[in-house]
Amino acid sequence: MRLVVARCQVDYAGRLTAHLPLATRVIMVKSDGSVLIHSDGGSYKPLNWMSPPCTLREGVADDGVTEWTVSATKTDDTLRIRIEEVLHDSAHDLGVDPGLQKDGVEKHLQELLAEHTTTLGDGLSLVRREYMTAIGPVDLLCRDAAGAAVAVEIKRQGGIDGVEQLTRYLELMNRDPKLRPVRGIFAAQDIKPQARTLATDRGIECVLVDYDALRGIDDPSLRLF
Amino acid sequence: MRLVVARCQVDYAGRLTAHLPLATRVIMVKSDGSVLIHSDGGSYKPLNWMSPPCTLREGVADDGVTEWTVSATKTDDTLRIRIEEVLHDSAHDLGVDPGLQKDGVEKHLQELLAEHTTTLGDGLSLVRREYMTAIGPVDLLCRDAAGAAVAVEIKRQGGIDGVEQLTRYLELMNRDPKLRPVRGIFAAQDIKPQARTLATDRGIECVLVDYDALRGIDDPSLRLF
DNA sequence: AAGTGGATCTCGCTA
DNA sequence: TAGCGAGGTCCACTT
Repeated sequence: MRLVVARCQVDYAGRLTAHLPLATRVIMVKSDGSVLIHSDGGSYKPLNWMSPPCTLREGVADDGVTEWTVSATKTDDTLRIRIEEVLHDSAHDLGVDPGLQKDGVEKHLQELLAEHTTTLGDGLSLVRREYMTAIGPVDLLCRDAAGAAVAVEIKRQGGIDGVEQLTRYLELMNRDPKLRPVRGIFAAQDIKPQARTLATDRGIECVLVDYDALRGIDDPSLRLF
Repeated sequence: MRLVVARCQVDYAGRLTAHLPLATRVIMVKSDGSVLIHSDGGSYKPLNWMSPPCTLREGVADDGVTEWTVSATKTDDTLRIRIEEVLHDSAHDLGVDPGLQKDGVEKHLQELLAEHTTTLGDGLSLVRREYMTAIGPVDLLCRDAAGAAVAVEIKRQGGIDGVEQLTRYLELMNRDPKLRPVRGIFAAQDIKPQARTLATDRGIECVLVDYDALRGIDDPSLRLF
């Protein structure tokens, strides 16, 4: 890992072209050759970058200014960094990172709802999680108090895509004489108005899910802090 | 901008919980208080981070180890960094970045196609770009040689989503007596087989677009390198 | 290897 | 300001 702070100018050409005017920035060169150019603000996304696999070549431009050329191995993406002045330059041996351990996204929400199907509707009971259909798995297959099949699509963010997905499942499942009739429930922590409108128009019920409350029901002691 | 190289252990709790075991990493602290934790590989995405607005508090854990706590201002997201050993620590004044100048994504493709509608089909002429409907803007509204309306959806990558989107527009527009009948054209630089099948099944025409050729027609001198 | 869907998405536009 | 779509998306997982 090499860290360089420099006044520089950057041009990228690839799927798009982009230009960074002369300014002071941090250039991070990772051991796999990848390069990140960060400013002193914004989010975690660099202003410009080159993803591995790629190669870095240090050279000098026609006018004598130091110029780095980073070229992608597979594509013809190129990053050109004109370095006018180096304010800091250091290299560090970091070793291999053991990697991030994640927990608790959509899968967790699905597990919780699978164990507490009644929060989705009175009398609802679970038949299967990840019920397989020809075009993919439905998150939850349930039966209601009357014994009718209910397909549940679970999202953290309930957008139109999720409604479309559930619609495709319902269309397919309603061709199966063993399941028919199947109604749908669209469950999400947050449902966008357009998605709600589309769902309602198609006879799909929308249910808002409180993740924290569900987690509380499941095990109040699980909090990290 | 502060750059720290340290053996550290990181815990994040917020929308999910995540843990980074003890290892040597780069910690980037930006002037707005945001923090990025990078390993010596991967892509431009940090292993862990905190987005602004947030505040960094330096403290000491019960066992005497240095501990940084980064707290989000609006939410209760928290990042805890246990710093076992500091290998490098430097601060730099970068100033405000003038920002990135971009060129040439889907919008550019849309502009080019708007000016060269005949590449989508003989006799096609533009009525409007971003033709507004109740559920959103159609990329291009055209009329063919016979005067019939044609709705065009433009994508760089032609996936099922795009076909669904165009289908929704067509359904709506075909209810409008002034436009009816409206047919659809799905234009993309690359069209996935599944999307092509779905489109064809719905009577939507697929057109592959050559971005470079279009750009060449428009102005061959515009290449950056 | 290619496709699919999620993301602590981020980013930019627009109504 | 909120919603919505695109991204040089990245990323993990599946087929």
